[in-house]
Amino acid sequence: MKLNVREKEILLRSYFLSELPSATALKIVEHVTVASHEARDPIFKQGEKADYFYTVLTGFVRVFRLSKDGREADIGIYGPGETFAEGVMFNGGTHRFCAQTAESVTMARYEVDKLKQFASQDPAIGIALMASLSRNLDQALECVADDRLHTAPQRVANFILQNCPENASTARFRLPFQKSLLAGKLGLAPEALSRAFSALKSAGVSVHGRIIEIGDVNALRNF
Amino acid sequence: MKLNVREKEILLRSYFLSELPSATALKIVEHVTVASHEARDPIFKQGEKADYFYTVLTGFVRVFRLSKDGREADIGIYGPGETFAEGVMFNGGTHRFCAQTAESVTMARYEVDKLKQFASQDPAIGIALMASLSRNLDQALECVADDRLHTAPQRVANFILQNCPENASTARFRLPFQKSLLAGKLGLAPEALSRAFSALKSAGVSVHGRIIEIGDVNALRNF
DNA sequence: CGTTGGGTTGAGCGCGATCAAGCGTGGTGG
DNA sequence: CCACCACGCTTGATCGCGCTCAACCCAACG
Repeated sequence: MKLNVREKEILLRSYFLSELPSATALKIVEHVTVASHEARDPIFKQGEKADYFYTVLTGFVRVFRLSKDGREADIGIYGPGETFAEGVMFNGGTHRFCAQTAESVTMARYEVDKLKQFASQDPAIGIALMASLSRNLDQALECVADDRLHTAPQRVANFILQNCPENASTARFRLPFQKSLLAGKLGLAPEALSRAFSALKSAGVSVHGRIIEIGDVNALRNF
Repeated sequence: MKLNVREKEILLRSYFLSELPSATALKIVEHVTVASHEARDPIFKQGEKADYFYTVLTGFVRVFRLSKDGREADIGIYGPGETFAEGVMFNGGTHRFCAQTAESVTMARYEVDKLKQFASQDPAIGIALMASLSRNLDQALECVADDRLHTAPQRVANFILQNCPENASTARFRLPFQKSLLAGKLGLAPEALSRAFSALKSAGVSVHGRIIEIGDVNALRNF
């Protein structure tokens, strides 16, 4: 339930807490509990009462909407240092989406009531929460725009470029999670992601397992 | 530049300010300016420095991403009482999207720096801003899920249902803006919206100009 | 070896974008 | 008063993207 030293370090470096003076951050950490989950574990389901929100420490979490007919649509993938479901602090206390782990995951868990209380006493905490909300809002809007403007190969290209150092002409990195998860994140079926990767071969992208190599970053930008 | 009585009333009832004790809200209103725009006026462009965010008083505002090749994708339509672009308070001070009026519009304009300062002094202000951010975040996520799970007629049905009283069996309302604007909001070409409306005729929906009549709300729910 | 699970490849198809033409209404001017 | 136009919307035809289903590949593992 309590954090070990390593977990505490990751948490203090998270987007949310790193905004705060360390004394404040440490005070909040005192009230945080750790949750560990196996791969594919449900974390919460849409419609459930929401007493907590979370920051990922290790692993990746998938947040998605489950439709009446059982289909799923991902609305966000969250990795180490990222916070999700802070929205429930203000939406009536009910989760509007499902969350499950993609793999083995550890998370820090914040009590909604306690954090509301903290935020009402120290303006800095509210501001840090706003920064986190703002970050997630931006990503969501970016996602809508990307979905609506770009084809599958273009979205994949965008994703790859986000994982390249700004001013490199060539790059190589390793996907931090399964391709099927990436497909969901981009709003694609796994088959479509696969085909998008082959389409990007002509732009100098080669994929071996989770390793992605980009021959010419600039060429990829004009896709 | 200054608000008249009527505008002040609308503003105090907006989602953002109505969260606050009236003394606090009134203090903020003192520092707000009014901006009026003709139809189709640009409010800001992506990439511009962001010194303000806005609450709509009358009319509707369209926020959208402009792609390299000149295509546009709406990411939100904001009407009276709704606040947009609060995200710029925390994203580095640059607008990531374009905004333009859909029709003649009046807006209240908040100075980012001033509101940051207020928020750092009074926790309640931060909390109200969080509520607003949270609301916009929820809508954005809902939009992603809706886009990815539902077809055009289903999305239109959803929109219609959101404008029906919860427990009515029949309903009728008037679109507050042009159909082409609704199409953009739902991520559709105007033609697709038109076809979606015809498809919904079989579910008891009839459309005359901006008037929408729903014969059987429950039938529409199972579309 | 057989199995299992993630990924790829192929064939078919449905949704919605695009382009183009037609419709209806409101506004203007002769 | 009516001819004309402008604009928002509808309707039709075509086409391409990406989903679906199915088969196959391949590496890891017992």
